[in-house]
Amino acid sequence: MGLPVRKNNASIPPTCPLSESMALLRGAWAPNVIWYLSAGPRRFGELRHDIPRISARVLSARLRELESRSLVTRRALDSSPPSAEYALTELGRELLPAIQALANVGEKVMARRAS
Amino acid sequence: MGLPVRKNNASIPPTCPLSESMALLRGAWAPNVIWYLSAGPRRFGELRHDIPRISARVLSARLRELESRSLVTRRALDSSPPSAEYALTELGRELLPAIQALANVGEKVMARRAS
DNA sequence: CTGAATCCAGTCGGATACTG
DNA sequence: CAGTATCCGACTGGATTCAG
Repeated sequence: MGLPVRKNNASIPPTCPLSESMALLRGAWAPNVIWYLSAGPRRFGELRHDIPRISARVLSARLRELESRSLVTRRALDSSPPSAEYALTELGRELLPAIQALANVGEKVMARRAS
Repeated sequence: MGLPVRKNNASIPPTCPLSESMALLRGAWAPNVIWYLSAGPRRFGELRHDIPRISARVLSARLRELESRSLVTRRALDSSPPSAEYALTELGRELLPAIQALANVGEKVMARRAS
């Protein structure tokens, strides 16, 4: 398969496994979204509250992207405050070990800095 | 510690372990650089060759950033083609399990798509 | 509450040319 | 070989506003 030749598209660097998964996690907030969905389905507002300082616009954009990459599913609930519920797909869950590993490193770094 | 209030700085989203490590890996190529350094020290040109389609400018920028974050060390060799050797620090090596996990997912995805 | 639209700034990355 | 300097397009994300 010839590489898709796109100009200025940071999302498709080389064709290697690592870039493959990095492309899935595109956007600074994507990993966080997945992370906060790992415990189970969450609603938009909950996620927004979970993830400190994320703007609605970005959260929405990330969710739509993750949905388009089949990492997340969206289920609209027609309750009477309208709401939507997001959940991880199997593929999304496959990223959890990697994200967990990243979080572990971050924790170490933070702990080290605090001490 | 009050959060540093910066505008439009994608590199410091919230203060959580996950973002901590994502900040270390900032830049689409950073994980690849670390990945290709995992087997041992490499020279600039080698890295450039290892990592398909990375430009010298970006590789240079990534290496300097990774160096400033203490993930990578740079050692100038005054041989007579001048050369430089880059290597992972301990901190850099700590990211390897996470990067490995990401690569594993990418591999799975690629294999699945190929079949 | 959900989430799309607009406006705007900062950053990343590619191409190219050039220095030591 | 190892970088740096420009120029430039693209994308991300923040703030605000608005609609269903």
